[in-house]
Amino acid sequence: MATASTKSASAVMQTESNILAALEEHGSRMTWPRRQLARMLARRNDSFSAEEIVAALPTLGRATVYRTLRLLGEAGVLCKTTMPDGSPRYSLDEAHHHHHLVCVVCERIEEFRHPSIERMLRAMRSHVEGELVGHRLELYHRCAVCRESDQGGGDIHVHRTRVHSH
Amino acid sequence: MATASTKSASAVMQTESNILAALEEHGSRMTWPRRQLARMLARRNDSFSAEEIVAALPTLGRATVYRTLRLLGEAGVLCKTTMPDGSPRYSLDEAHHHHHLVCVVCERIEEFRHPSIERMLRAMRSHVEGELVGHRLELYHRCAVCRESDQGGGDIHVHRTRVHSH
DNA sequence: TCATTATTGATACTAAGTATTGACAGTGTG
DNA sequence: CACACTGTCAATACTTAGTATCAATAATGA
Repeated sequence: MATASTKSASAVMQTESNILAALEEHGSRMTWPRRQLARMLARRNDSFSAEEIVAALPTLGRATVYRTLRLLGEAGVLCKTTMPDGSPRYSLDEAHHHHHLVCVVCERIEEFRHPSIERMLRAMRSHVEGELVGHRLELYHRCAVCRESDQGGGDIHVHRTRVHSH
Repeated sequence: MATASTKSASAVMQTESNILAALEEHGSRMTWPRRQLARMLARRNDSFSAEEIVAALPTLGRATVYRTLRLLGEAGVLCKTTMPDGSPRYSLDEAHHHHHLVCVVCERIEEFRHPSIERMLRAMRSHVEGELVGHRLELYHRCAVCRESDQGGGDIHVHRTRVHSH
């Protein structure tokens, strides 16, 4: 029942103003399209694709949506995660260091941290040749809700990428 | 100086016949294009993009190359890895469970295993809500060779994905 | 050998962006 | 306040990394 980290609230609640503040800090101007996007993102607590946003905000150009998503990423309030099949998925983020726990059924993305991960990274830093400059860690699971409604159900097709299932 | 795992030879030497055997085991027919691809892959000891292979084997159709790369992935001799910028990169693989250590400069990909990772996964399996169905772990580094030739050199641009660098 | 079935290459298409461009808007300075 | 200077905008064309379709062909097993 517990989530992976010390914090157990799964919804990451970034407010509209929070998001806009991050953009300003990052050195971006405050514009109407950005406010639109911030408002829309603050409303949702699930993950989403860029195209979903493009479709949901038809008054904004595609390029603007993609640009702004990238800015939000650089500003540290948005994170792009890769699904097991390689498709990208965005979700709001808190700014601290963490990793992602992705439900392969409902695609909900949760942040988590765990001391065992930091310990592992520390160990790797000293064992790896050269200088460690970054990492990517995603855990895929079938969340409690989806396990219930989809009892041992259909396979998860993973065409494009082999994901370790050990 | 030590690589991340107990094995220190970094080149994964899959022979042509090894690759073909894996394909047969996987239930595929032995065709001329597949032999071509196996020969070409066995020759190289670095990572590569699908398009590089398409270009290097102009007698094969694009679809055939992509199809065969996927088959090799399913057969367990090839692995697709994601660079920090999100672009895909293929490399030959041994079949056992491991992760990837990717040089962000020369793009060489090394396999590694380390007990701290297994320990971490074990810990996560018991802490994560629901059923863990897979994971993705990539470590990005600047390898010893690249560190030397590229002294503190140019930035690594990471446009498309935020990678944790802590 | 022959039928069955997998595989092929060509081509068209899709997804997820990036690059370019000319128009426009926010803002800092005078 | 006006102006210039950028940053930002929407539209569009283009790119990358594939997947889907399909008729022709090749491998295999009876």
